Amino acid sequence: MKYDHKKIEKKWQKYWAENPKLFAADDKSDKPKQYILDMFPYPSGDGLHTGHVESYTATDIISRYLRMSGFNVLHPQGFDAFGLPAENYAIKTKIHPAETTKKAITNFKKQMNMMGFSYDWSREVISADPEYYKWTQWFFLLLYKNGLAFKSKGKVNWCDSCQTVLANEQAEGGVCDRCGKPVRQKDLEQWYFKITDFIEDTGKTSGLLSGLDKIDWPESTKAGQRNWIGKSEGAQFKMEIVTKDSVILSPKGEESKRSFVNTQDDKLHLSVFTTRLDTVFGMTFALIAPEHKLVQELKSKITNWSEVEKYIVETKKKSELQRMAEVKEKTGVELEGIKVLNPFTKKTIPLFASDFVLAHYGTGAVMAVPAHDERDFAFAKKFGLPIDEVVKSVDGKSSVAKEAYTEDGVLINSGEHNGLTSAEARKKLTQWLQKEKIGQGTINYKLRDWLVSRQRYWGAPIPIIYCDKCGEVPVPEKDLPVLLPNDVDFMPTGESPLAISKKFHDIKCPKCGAKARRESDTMDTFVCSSWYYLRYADSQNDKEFASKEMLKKWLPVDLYVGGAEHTVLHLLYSRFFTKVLHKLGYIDFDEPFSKMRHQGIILAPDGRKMSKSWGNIINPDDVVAEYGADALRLYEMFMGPLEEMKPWNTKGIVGVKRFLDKTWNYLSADYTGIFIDNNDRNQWIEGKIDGATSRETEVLLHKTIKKVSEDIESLKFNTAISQLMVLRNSFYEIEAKRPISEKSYIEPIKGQRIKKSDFEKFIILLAPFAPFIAEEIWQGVLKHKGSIFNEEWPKYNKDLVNDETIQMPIQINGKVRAVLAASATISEEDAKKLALSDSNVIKWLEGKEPKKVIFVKGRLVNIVV
RNA sequence: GCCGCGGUGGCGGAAUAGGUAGACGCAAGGGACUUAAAAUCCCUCGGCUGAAUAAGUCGUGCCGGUUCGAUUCCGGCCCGCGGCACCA
Repeated sequence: MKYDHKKIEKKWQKYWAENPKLFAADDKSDKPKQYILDMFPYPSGDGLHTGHVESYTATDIISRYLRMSGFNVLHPQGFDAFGLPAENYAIKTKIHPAETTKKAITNFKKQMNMMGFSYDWSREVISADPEYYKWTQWFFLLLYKNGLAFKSKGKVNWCDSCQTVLANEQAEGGVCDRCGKPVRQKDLEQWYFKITDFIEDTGKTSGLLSGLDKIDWPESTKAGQRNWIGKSEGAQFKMEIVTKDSVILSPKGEESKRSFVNTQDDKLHLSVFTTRLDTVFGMTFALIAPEHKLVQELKSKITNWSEVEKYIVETKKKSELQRMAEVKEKTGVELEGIKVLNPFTKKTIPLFASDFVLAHYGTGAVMAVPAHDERDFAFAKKFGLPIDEVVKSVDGKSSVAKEAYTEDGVLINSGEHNGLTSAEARKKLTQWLQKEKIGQGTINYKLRDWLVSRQRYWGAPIPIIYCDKCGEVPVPEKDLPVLLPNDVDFMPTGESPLAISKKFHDIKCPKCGAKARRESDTMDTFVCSSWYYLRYADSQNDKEFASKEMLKKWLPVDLYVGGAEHTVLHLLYSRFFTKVLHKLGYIDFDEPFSKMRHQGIILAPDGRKMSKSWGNIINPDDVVAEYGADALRLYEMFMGPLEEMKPWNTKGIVGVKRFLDKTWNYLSADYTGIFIDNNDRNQWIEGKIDGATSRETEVLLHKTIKKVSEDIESLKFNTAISQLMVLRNSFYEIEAKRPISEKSYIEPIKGQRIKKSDFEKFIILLAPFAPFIAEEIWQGVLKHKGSIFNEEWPKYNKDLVNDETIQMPIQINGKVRAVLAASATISEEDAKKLALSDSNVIKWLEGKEPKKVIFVKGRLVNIVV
């Protein structure tokens, strides 16, 4: 009978849904735990895509394998339901996001069940449910009470299309993460989380940087996070600003030049940060960001103010994108009338405002050393400024005539410091700064605090109340959750839609009872997803986000699998939350995900990315309808290594489908099967007759148990499946006992078959990969009571796994000239004797005496002549 | 530019404490079965020489090194992909 995947898969979907205990995590069990986690999906209207199927199948195989191997496995799933896409879709269609989200979730769950993913649905979390976002709000208050959530006014990324602010991480490259449109800078008061407090270790809590060293994550992801944090060590120092009016005084009070005056009394300094203090003697000018407040403070002293002001206005008009497009073309304007004093050379140098200096990094101003910095070099060339060489390469061959020499080297033209290496000079000059009290060694980071407020509707409301008398008042915990009203107009206006709802907005102060108003911004969805993995440990708890006991039992996550696009955003924020909770004593681990892997992108058959606009999307529903869920699971795992990018090949799925059919057909009485007739079949199933497994097949079976187990643990599903194919192929080739060389049909001989218990082991090995057909064979064909997933994972026999005899290659000068059968434990002496007596070897030696004979135990012999 | 990853048949990919390169699968060609097709089954399948399932020879991006032996280790290039990018 042909395998009817539609009927059979439906049958076991229903059976597994009715027996949720099969896959449920057990809070009370004392078996060792494993927490295997998928990144919870955003429930889009498009449903599951091939990428979801890939990573979810991988974790499903591991979860099923671990359960059968005696572990208490937590493998939950949920939905990242808040967010801009749902809201934008709602705006387009005028359907409430709660409605579309609910519908999408229903569809996702249907598809996940279709694929046979063994989730513990009793722990499902949906981030848009009040029972969930109550705790998101609780976390906000926890951070607030500990000084880690604060309101601040400053330049923020604003997306005109989405009508909201964005975190830096969501505005990379000056483009909105969600809609791809350019982002502009706007001055606004917004809520931030103090993620920068956790870059370095604090007390017993490892920092965002050092914590990376102890987790098993892809190197590229760790590098991405380090790069985003952007730690750089250098020095910061003050330079005095002098004006044209009168006498200049050196820092120590001596007169030097007549036409400048030390403005130290006005406390006007230019602070700069550099990682190359060793080049400071080559500073021939200084640069300041046009937005720097010092520029405004110096207004009265700047003689070309109208020109400077014009430049500032122009800079402001440029978008981040434009500024980046102009990377090569340096622009700027000198602040005439003032100069700065290089404290090392005591020389005065000009100061320029230029938009390539970033106001928000370091001090917003830099020392310019054109001889040793590419950007300063370009600027100096354009404005005709001097280029003073102060560092020479060790071999003395470097030249700054055509380009900057940016490597370390040996100091020249640096007074008493000549001859020092760059590293020595940095150390010494930093000490000098400290002694003179004008600067010190400093560390700067690119990472800035996380902007979490959004002027949008579909998110968790920020639990803060503004009272005219009491000011900013946190919502008392007993009043949580602050419910998101569902009767507001969610069309974007630039102001939060919640501000329009009077019922939501106007309330009484919980402290004094006076008239007050609610914060109308909602939280970034990434706040919701920064802690969801904790909730699964105790998802029904209405007293705490999770009990200490359950957190201790289940966390941290042992394996996390998801897309590489989350390298910075979600994965950095989650680590931050974990570190906050660790520091505040809620949990005893400070990294949430011990091991993580990314699934590679599955490309369309045409080699391009799957996308609606190309019309090349492979829809899992269609594939399942034609080939079945088992075939889809197996194919996606067989395509190649999990983390690699790989193109879909519709023909390729035929191969795994054939493998499944052959497995099924083996147990039939037609010409491809092993049974003579149905009576024969029934007797074998009932155990009245049994087959006999050859030594060869038995060895192969045990090798397969070993390889499949090891491959699952190291996520090498492609080779695990190929090994299962090799084993299944051998059932015919070996058991039929017909030499292949005869070229006769290798088809099963009726009645000749392996032992039933050995065949069952094969089906158990197959079960995590193709659960439907395995369950059908187990319960439907072999008539076992109860699920195959209650069975124990087979163990291999060590004695059978090690080969007794090997095919030993005999090389002459590294080239194989003969392959001889030998015992695996053959001695060196015997092996040499055997090799030298072989006729082929004798022929190749041409009577020459071997110079050397190399013997590798259990491997080969190499004769050198 | 910087960081990370990778380059193996017609294709997806196996094999690295250095030890028979090309497992498994797809595609292709030939054959069996069939009135026919589908399905199924068998054989061949890196290049070259060769009638050959005899034998040989070249082959894991390129050049060189270490070694009895290199896809694997080392040095120097070339190419592709992904991420970051005026961060001083």
